[in-house]
Amino acid sequence: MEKMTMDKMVNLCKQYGFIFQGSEIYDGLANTWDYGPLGSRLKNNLKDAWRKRFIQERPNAYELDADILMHPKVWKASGHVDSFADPLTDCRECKTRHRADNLINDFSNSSIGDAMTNAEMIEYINKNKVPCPKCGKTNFTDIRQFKLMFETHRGVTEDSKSVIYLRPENAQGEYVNFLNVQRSMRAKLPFSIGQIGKAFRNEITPGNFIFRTIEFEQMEYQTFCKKGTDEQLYEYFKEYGKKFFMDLGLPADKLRYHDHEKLAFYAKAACDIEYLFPFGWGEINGTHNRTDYDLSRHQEFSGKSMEYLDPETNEKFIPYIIESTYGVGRTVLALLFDAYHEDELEDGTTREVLSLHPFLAPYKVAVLPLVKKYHSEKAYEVFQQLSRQFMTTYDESGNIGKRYRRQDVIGTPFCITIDENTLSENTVTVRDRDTMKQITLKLDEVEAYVKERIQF
RNA sequence: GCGGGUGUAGUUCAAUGGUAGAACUCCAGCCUUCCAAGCUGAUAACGUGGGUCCGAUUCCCAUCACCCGCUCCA
Repeated sequence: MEKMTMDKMVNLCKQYGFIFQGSEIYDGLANTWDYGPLGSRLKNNLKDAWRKRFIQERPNAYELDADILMHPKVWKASGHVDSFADPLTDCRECKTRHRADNLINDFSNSSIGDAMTNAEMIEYINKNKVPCPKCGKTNFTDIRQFKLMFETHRGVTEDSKSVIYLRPENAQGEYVNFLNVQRSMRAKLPFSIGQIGKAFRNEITPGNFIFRTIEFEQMEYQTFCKKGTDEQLYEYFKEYGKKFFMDLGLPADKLRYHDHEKLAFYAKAACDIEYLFPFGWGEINGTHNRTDYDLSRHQEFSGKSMEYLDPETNEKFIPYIIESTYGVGRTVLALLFDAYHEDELEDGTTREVLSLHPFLAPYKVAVLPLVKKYHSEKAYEVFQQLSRQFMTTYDESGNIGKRYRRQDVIGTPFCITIDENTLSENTVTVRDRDTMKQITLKLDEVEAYVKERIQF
């Protein structure tokens, strides 16, 4: 069996309508990808699975759908306006790129670079002959500021007062609505706000297919708690997240935790869950202990109290937040890589199979007339009946074996074949994607059978 | 953004300074009563823009996209 590579995956996704290159007829737009008919289904099924585990099945959990556009002060308060603009400089000798502040901090073994302006930094570098970590020479270009936040303008004028940002993370939507949700849901700590939505980052780097894109979707979970319970919740969500991935079908030996040593400005602790992609381990979830940093900052910047009144102790305090974020596209990619395999059959031929969890599969059922000219009329009736309950597809072209293979490679868990017995006795053959085993069912039993097996 | 590589049907490949062949896929038809069979037919490509040349898919330049590194991040 050949190894599944990124190239082959991009190909498969295009061929079968999962994912297309963005704006392809205009030669594409870098790092944008569009989800096709099957990819959209897969992605939406993943989001539904997440909703079920995180919103529906957990107590004190509420979904939110905040706007992408927020008041510019939100990003001042969050720290993104200041920290999401990297001062970059290139080494003229070896052509590598570096963050100027990191060069200075590493060189001086301190954090003096953090407070310097760009001019001060380049002066310091030249004066102290800070060497390039790669080649050891000191010959750097001027510092250029890379803004990681997408900017746009509201209104029709493009003056600087009208600048607003496309959110670089979803979290702030939950934070600024913390009290709205708490009051309207009469929520008591600890409680969680979950949100699925898009965020945007002006990354410089080309990503691995949909692993790293400038527009991306996250499934986010913010749990508000009392200080002192935060560390326990942090550990709890690391485990809950890993279990979620395993429930989706990802195997334990391809998942690992990765603790962060270098922490983001808002975090007290951070741990990723990584999946073993063909290009190496890659983050698919991040859990952070954000402490009371965000809410405190919003209290400071907005002038509004972000305090919670504990009804039992009458204490007032700003809650701690445990954040656990799941990358939608990244998880889709992990699921695709994990589900894909080639089977060698007894007759020496191979088949390509996408063994997705049935809940995630784009189509749950394919309805196939055994012979087109005898069974297609009845088959189409069955298709219409089943499609009221499930995403169902219908295929009558080619022989039955070929049609099974077509469904295998797009991950359809059940093929229902209509034959003579369907016409005379109302029975159908149900064929399983993974085992290739067939069973005979009464037509009116099919719905319950499928429903039972696609549960998450 | 920097360095290196790549760019021909939907996919995988081929050939050529005189405008391109195939296999697979897909579609239509025949055949086919449970795992990619066969037959017939059809559609379909030189990434884009310049330059050199009588003539460029081929040579040169630029650009765009993708891949591998650097950097950064979820």
